[in-house]
Amino acid sequence: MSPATPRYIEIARALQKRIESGELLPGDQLPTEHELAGEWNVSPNTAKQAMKELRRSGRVETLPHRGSFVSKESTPFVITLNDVDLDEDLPGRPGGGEGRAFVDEAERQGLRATSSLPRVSIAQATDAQKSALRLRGEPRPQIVRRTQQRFIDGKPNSLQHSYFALELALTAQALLAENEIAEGSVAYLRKHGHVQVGYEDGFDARPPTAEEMEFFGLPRDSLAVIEHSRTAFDQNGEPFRLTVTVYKPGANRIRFFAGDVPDGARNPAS
Amino acid sequence: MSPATPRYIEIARALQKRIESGELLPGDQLPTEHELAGEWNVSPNTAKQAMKELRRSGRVETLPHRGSFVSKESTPFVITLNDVDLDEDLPGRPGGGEGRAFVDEAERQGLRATSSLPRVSIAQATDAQKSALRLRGEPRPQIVRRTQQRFIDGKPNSLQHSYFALELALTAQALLAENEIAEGSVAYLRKHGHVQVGYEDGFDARPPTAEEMEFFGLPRDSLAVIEHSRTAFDQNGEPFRLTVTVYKPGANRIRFFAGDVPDGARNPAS
DNA sequence: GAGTGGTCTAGACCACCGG
DNA sequence: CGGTGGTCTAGACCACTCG
Repeated sequence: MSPATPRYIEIARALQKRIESGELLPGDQLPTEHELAGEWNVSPNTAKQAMKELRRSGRVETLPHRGSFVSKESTPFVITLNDVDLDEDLPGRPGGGEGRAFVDEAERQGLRATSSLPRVSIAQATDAQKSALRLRGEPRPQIVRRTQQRFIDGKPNSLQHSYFALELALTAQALLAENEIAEGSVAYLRKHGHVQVGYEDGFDARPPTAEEMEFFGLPRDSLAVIEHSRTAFDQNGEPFRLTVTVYKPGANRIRFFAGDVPDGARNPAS
Repeated sequence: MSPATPRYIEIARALQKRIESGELLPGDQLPTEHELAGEWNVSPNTAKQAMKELRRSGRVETLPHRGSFVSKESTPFVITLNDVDLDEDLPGRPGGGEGRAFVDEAERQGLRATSSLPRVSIAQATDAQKSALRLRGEPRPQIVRRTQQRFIDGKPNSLQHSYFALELALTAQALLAENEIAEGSVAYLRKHGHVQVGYEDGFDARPPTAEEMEFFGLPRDSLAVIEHSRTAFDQNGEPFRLTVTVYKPGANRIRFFAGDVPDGARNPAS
């Protein structure tokens, strides 16, 4: 707070203007930190701090030991979160849960979606997981986690974790296998007594975990990730599945529709 | 990258463990940066960097010139985004659009919601606004912005901007007045020929603007904010309103319901 | 006035990258 | 190899808050 606005903010803003004005185009290399320090007559650390500020805004990406570059704006992958993932037999609600909807949506947009085989692990439920799945009894009940990495055109897109009560997985044992469930998890779980009749969605933003930074290739001081949680309810009104999907911001548009939205509006071209 | 993990990350992790273990409770003051530098035998700058890392995670808040403290976990305000904001006359869809739903939801949770009078301004539409409202013609059409600050129990909760084509506001002139629209904007706009029959929602996360940092009281290196955009469509399938609501992450839970979700699940107590 | 964090300097060493 | 960014040092001054 030496002057009203610190020097490193000034530098960041000046570079940002050069980007917005089109003088620096997506993909172009920014001045190196050394050059910046010289041009602005500041210490290297102050120049570095300016770069950090630009990285946080998402407009600039730094490849360590190579340089900083103007981010390329990517056409975001549009994820439409309703009319999918409910039981296929419900009238007017297509979609096959878990992985299917993702692949379908991508194909509709002419993109190729792939996902890794699920990794399955058993862990102690966090408070949030416990309350979402209404697990009672033990303070730290065990929970099954199925994790899949999802890619669009080969690039990391999202990380999806599905959580089930261990109890449920003991009867529906395909949940424990590190394989896709061929018929879809919604259909599979229906056979085991849980008809998925509805869900609750929640959103939050938080800093990425180490795993997420590696998967998405995020620098240490990057944007937050977006977390979408979906709790699925069965015919008895009991939650039986919690799916948490983590997205890199900017690369996706997450959409919901309600009421009568014209088909035209549903085109990703919008 | 001197060793595998930098010193400042080690320090941050050590403090985080002391918080998670309960040794440091919400509201407690953390060691000062000066103390940290001494305890860990590092330079002041490295201690500062560790604190920055903790701030980014949201578990620590720094009050400049006073100290750093363990964040108090606040019971989040739950925002339920469906079954509201559609035309009140549509069967099974209560709710009164714009401000009403916010106040109603808060009352249901026993909280007091207030909002500032709208500030109205006319600006040039950004590309995103232009495409959401399907504005054609001029490259930079003018657009009306109505902004309200919203508070829960007196504390800043969210910042809501509604955008309309200038053309629309010239016939529906209440949109230009810096007053609440008594009957609700949905009812008001219906009288002017736009029956709101559906909407499209989108989510993203991004770093806060200067205005948002000030309103929410965010430090410069804080989490991202969550942005919820809702485009409302009229009986002709044309978009006529874009509402963008900005939330501070962690302080809110944004929810959607689909299908048959039991009433029990809709209690904020979950 | 003492303590605190925000900003800044002018260097340093290292690891990684490209040619 | 030279250039780059990541980390770090050991100081400095300032503005703000508190008692």
